[in-house]
Amino acid sequence: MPELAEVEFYRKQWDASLAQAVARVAVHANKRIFRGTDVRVMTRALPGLRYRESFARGKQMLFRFGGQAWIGIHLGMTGKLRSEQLPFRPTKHDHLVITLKTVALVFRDPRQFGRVHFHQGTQPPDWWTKIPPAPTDRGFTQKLVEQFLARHRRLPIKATLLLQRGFPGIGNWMADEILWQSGVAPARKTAQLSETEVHRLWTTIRNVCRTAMRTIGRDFSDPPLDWLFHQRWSRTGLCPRHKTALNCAVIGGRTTVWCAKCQPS
DNA sequence: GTAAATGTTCGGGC
DNA sequence: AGCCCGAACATTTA
Repeated sequence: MPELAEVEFYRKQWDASLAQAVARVAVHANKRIFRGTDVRVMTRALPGLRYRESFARGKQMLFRFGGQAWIGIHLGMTGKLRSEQLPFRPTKHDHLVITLKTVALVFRDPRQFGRVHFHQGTQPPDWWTKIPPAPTDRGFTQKLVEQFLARHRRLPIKATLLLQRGFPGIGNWMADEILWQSGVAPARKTAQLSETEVHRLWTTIRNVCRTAMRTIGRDFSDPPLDWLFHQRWSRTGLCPRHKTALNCAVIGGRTTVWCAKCQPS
């Protein structure tokens, strides 16, 4: 389920054991989540290093071990992080298990759309440094949004919001929530939005992300009850404002839910 | 049995 | 080169 706030929640699941040293690393080495990673180098480098700190930017996470070993994790569609008491026996989808002194750090991902990176160096890896500002960052300015929208003029706004180069951390449910709260129909082309609508979009993006971080991101508690979030999962969901049936269609390749009254075409 | 799932990445067309 | 679309990836659940 991981978008911005869920990623933040999962990142913290490993932090209970900060400063403990790695005892051993167990992996399902041939799984897809390790594509592009030298698993052998990783499993040999980590033992003995202490788990030092973690970061999240958009949907990406970065974990530092010792002075110069880094694990990057993307949760894909079904990835989750958790800590388990020892002794811990991994099951089928627990593809990465880092055993520390008193706990095991576990990355589980049934569908394996997620990914594990391993990087060595005193500085974080390049792909991490180059992640653009997320909606919760100071650098996420209206001007930046305008420039990004201008590069995707013919794309439905729903599809544009899903592009991680412009909106790191926004995923399918957040995009629907943002569009509903902004009163913008998802199928409208980016270029068709008025200045007012772009401004409202920018404000709403920041509000939705901030609120999601304070609820889901903090302890996985529910976001406000009047959000579309609570209605969009079921086929019988209703618009929180009008109590009328929601529309549902594939837009930008993804299931999209909206209210025709709140979001006129 | 079939469809759909909170995500990226690739190849092809324009 | 940059933009846009659709298929592909792997597994579980409704």
